[in-house]
This record gives sequence, C-alpha cells and structure tokens, in this order.
Amino acid sequence: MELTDFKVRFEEALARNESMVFFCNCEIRYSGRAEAFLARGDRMIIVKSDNTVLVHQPEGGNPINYMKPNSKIDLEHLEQHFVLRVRNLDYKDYLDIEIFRVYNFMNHKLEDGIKQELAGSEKDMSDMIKAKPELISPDFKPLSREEHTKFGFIDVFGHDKKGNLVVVECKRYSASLQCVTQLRRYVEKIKELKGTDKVKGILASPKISPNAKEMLEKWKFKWVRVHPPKRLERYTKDQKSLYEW
Amino acid sequence: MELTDFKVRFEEALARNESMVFFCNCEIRYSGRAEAFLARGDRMIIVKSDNTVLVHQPEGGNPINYMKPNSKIDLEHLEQHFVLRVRNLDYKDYLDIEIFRVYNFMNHKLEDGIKQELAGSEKDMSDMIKAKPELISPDFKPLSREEHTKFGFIDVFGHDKKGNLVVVECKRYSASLQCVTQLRRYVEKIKELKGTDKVKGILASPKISPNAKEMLEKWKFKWVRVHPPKRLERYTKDQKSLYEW
DNA sequence: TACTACATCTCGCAT
DNA sequence: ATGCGAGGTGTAGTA
Repeated sequence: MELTDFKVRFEEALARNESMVFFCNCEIRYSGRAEAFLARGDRMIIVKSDNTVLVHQPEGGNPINYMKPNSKIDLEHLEQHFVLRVRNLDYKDYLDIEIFRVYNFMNHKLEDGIKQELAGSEKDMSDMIKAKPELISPDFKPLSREEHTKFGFIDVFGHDKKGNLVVVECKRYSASLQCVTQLRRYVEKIKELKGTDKVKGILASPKISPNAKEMLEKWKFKWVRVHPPKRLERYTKDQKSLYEW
Repeated sequence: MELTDFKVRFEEALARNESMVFFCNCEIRYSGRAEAFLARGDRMIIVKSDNTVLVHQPEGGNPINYMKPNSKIDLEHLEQHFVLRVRNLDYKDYLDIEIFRVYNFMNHKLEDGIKQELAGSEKDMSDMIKAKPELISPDFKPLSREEHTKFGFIDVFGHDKKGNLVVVECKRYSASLQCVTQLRRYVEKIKELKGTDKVKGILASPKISPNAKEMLEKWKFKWVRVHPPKRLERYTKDQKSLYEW
C-alpha cells in the first residue's frame, strides 16, 4: 500500500473518530514511565476512537507497546517514511512509531456502549459470604461487607458468639503470602482502632499455598475453603454441553 | 460482507497461521475462571497466529474479552449466523462469539521475532543500587541482588558498618501500604533465619504515600528517595525536543 | 507444575 | 488528584 494513500485514509479515520487497524513494518520508541526501544519488524497497529493506541506483535495476548486513551496523535511525513507520534501529557508518555511500509489498512465506525455482565468476582464472593455466613463458621455473624476505609478494604467484617470481632479476606484463587500479610494488616488495624485483642482473621479462598498456610497458622488466623460463586452458571451449564463433542 | 465469504477467508487465514482482524456485530459468552456475558454490539476481533483471540470495544486499552495463546478455534455456521468457538483446555476457558454481521476483514502473515529493550524496571533499580550503594546510605555494603532463594525475593541485601543486616525493597512508583508489609515480611524472615534482631529494612522509591510512611516509621524502617534509572535516557532526551512544538 | 513478585500493569472507587 | 486494592489480571523466573 502506498504510504501517501495510507496517510489520507489514516487522517480521515482519525478525524471521524473511527477505529482503525493496519499491518506495517515499523520501529518503535517509548519514553515515559520507562524507556523502550523495539527494532524494525512487522506489527499490527490499532487506533481506537478514544485515541488509544495498541501495537501488537504476531504472538501473545498483550500489546508490546500502547498508549492510554485520550492521547494526541500525529502522522508526520519524513523523507522516506512516516512517523506516528503519540503523546499523552497526563501520563508524560511518548510513543514514536517510524513506519516504513504499510501492508494493509482497515477502518470502521465502531459504536458499542454495552457493558459486560460478570460473575465470580471477589465482590460476588463477599456477597455470598454475607448471605451465607455459615460458609465461614456456624457462629459467624456478618455486620458489613466491602468496607472501603482509609486504612484498607475489608471484604467481610463481623463477630462471633464468643465476643470476637472477625475479619474475613476473600480471594478468588490460591491465597498467597501477600494475602496473609494483607489480612494481618487489617486485623492489627482493627485491634488498634477498637482497643481489643479479640479480633480473628479468616482467609476464604478455594486454595492456599503451603507457605501462606504456614504464615497464616503462625499468626493464628484460619483458612476456610470457599469457591467464588458463578451466578451465570445455570446459563452457561446449558452452553457447556456444546463443548462436549 | 457476506458471512460465507468471511468464513472462507477466516479459515484460510487460520490454516496459514496468519494474523487477522475484523469488525463485526456479535454477542459474547465467556465461561472459565469467571462467567461473563456481553450483549450484542459492534466490536473489533483479533486472531493472532498463535491462536490468541482478542475482542476490543471502540474504547479502552484492554480487550473486553480474550483467550490466551494456543486456544482451539472453530467457526461454526448456524442458521442465520456464525459462532466462533474458542476454547483453552489448559485454563478451562471457553469463549463463544455469536457473529451476526461482519463489516470488514483483513489478514496478513505477520512475522516478527524482535524483543523490546526496556529500561527503568525495578530490576534496573536494584542493579543501580548495587552499583551505587551510597544511594541508600554512606555505609551500606550490598552483598546480593535479586535474591530469589530461601530468604524470599529480596531486591538488594547487604549490611552496614554497625553490624546490621540490611534489606532493601525497590519500587518504581509511589510506595504503598502493601510495599511496607512486603518489606516487613522479608525483614521478619531474615531475623528468623539469621537468629538476630539486627536487621534493617529500607524502602527505596521515588515517592511514598502518607499512610505507608506512617506504617514504615511504626516498624522502624526507613524510606530513601530513589528514582528508577532510564538507561536509554540519553537517546530519548534528543527525541524529547521534537515534542516541544 | 506451583509459587512468587513485577507490570509503561489497568481499572474502579473512595477520600 | 491520590491512595488503595482487584483483575477472567498477564508474564517471567525459579524450585
């Protein structure tokens, strides 16, 4: 594809706030939160209608380079090639793409305001525990959920019949050392705020790593096996049969 | 674009391990680590040569849906539309994309084995501190760096002239509460392993949050302002003048 | 494979 | 704006 034709189409699409994508041979420099250089090669470049820019290599899920939404974009014509300059002053990020060849170009006015529905998050887990406190222990009485305070973010907070305060930290996956230190920090903060030592820490997750378990026991916390709920499960159960070929 | 033409081009590109991208109207279901549903709308869909699949809405840097590399991909013709079934048995992930219209399709054999050079990572910071220990304190003597062993993953480990062991944790950005608990965990582990209380903890970062500073001081750790190095800086300094228009 | 921690993390939410 | 934590986090490094 001729570079001059590319420039025309690129700038038209940009002016119309269309999403676009092209395959090209390019060399890339990034400067901002870090510094990066990617030598010449073939990539897929995406420019979205909100001026997000993504550069993809032929493999891997993540872009090798990217710029956040609301970046400023300019395509400049130099001697033998073009430079796509993308800058984001909010993040002090600068991306320069030197474009030597363009193989292909495509643009389309994408309009799509749909939000995704998602089930199985940590929030869903804490909802479930609030609704079914017996998942934690027979005498657990939840008081609040998703406590978003300045010293932390406690998933479920409550008490038991022995007069202990109870802090529950939920994790969707295998609980790691970091989860234990997080729980420990919350428990200590509650002890300090409430002026009592009667605070229990409980980690709720489907799995826990051996090191995390060891540390948990050292700090007298408890682990309860809880799986994140998948509210859409009924729906997807029907689907799953389709995968059994 | 006719759906039947689309199917032909899609399957040819897939068979040839080419990267492809198309704009379409679709509805999406995901089942795996969570459950998700995205109602009908217009999106950009990317299939890479390693069978990574990305679904992008017109805004935002992240794909709304994705499947990891090495997924299995099938495009099935139903009554009035197509279903792109993507499954990854390793991760037990399933993505179904019901495609109602295809606006545009593009494919290209991308080949690009180039790796990006990057400067300014946390590893670069610990390299710098090892080389210039006076950034931490006049009497700091580093012994090891990036210790990925029994002590834990300590960025820089050393001692001072007063016979203290010194643990340095580096962060590229503002240090948070979590960074302090991480440091605390390493310091406690070293104390335990070495059977001594003479272990100092130092957090090296360009900034630190007020809460993190408070916690740090409570635990008698120290904060040292250190900026991550940018080895490519000289090069990009020259570039930066170009941005001053 | 499992575990750990970094990431130009991104994103949302609350202060 | 900053702080804090979740994420279908992804990815690399190591045991």
